[in-house]
Amino acid sequence: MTGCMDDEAKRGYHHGDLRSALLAAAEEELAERGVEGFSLRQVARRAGVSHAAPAHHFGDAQGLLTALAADGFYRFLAAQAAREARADPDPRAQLVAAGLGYIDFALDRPALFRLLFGSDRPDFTDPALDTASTAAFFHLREQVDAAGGADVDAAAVWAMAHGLADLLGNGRLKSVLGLPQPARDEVLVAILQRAFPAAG
Amino acid sequence: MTGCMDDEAKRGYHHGDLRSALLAAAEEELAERGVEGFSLRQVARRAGVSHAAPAHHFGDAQGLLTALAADGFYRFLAAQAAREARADPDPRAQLVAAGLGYIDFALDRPALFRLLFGSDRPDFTDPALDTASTAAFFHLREQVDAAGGADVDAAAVWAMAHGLADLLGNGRLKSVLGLPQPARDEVLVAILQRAFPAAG
DNA sequence: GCCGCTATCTTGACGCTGTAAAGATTTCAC
DNA sequence: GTGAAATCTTTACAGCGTCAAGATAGCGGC
Repeated sequence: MTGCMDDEAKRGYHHGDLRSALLAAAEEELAERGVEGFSLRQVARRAGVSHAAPAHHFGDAQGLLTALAADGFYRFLAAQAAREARADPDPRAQLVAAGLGYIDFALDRPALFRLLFGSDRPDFTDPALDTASTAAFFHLREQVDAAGGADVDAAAVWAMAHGLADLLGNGRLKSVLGLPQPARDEVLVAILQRAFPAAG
Repeated sequence: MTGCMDDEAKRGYHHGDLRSALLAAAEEELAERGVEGFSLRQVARRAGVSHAAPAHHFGDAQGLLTALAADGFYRFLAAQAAREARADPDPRAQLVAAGLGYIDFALDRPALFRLLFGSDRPDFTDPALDTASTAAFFHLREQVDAAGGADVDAAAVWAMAHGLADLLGNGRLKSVLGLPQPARDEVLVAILQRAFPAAG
């Protein structure tokens, strides 16, 4: 019981792993209050730490949201990968599966989705965030290439998936949102396929 | 020069037409600072009035943003109408033209677009705002009906237009955004048409 | 023509926010 | 063991939204 920190006992000073604790608290706050209601002091409070503690690890609120966004893009990719894993290995099917994962992510974590695609608060010139978001874009680009598509196809596929995700995440498109699960996916698949029609 | 108020001289009390002056100031503030940087006191300052003056006309910040959003939906419809007016009267061409107007709006007023489709700050249960946003949805629905489309088609067309608008408005889809004007429209038209493929 | 009423706007105050500066405490290098 | 650095707290300040109270203007009744 010297300087060693067991388990989760947060001693007065030197939390131990405050950086990731703050990130976790920030994610919960984001989910509960949304991007527009996000408060740095509230995050600190939730992590059981003084209001100025985050500054040392993230600089300011933008820094924290930037780190959160970078992390979010990898989760975003994970959501797509989850759908791809249980889909047909055919390139076109993989592309559609990625679109479904795109939509899953927007429905599961609407606030995080909005942070990634509809907010100015993160610093998108930050190297770590840029790397993460570029990775997401490259993934799409590779899938389109594998399916023999061009620039236009990439734009169309991205726009269609993004439009569905954003509208559904904001509670619109009720004619689709009201459908029970198996039927909803069928409709979404049919719509996603329109973005990249079979050649001819 | 009794109680009559000429022109734009804002006397001490009783501005004359403060409500619309505040709306105009709010729109400028929104365009400059974005939804996330929007400040009620800043709007009051810009309108040359005390920080609590907006309260009497709009209640609170949400009230002002709600009124701004309602107005925004009519401008949104106007942007679509402008494109429709100089397009072929054929229902499908009108549908595509509306999509182009959708995108025009997002590019011309990105902050207002975000207020309408990517913010929780307006009160979307407000009757005036609900009427305005419903009008926008009905317009789309009517166009799809005129072109002989069903629920799925409406969802697909809306999602495609929205996805393009949102991504372009956020500076993504650079392969499209970088195109000179005539070529860009051609690409957008080609993509929009994919959402509602010709029967057969 | 004057009086009171009401709508409109201002002033002042409160608790919240983010951020900066300075102080306290712990760990680490040597 | 001691100085230096890293980590966290405390304190302070300006800006924010909102509420309550006060000031000023226009308007109807007489």
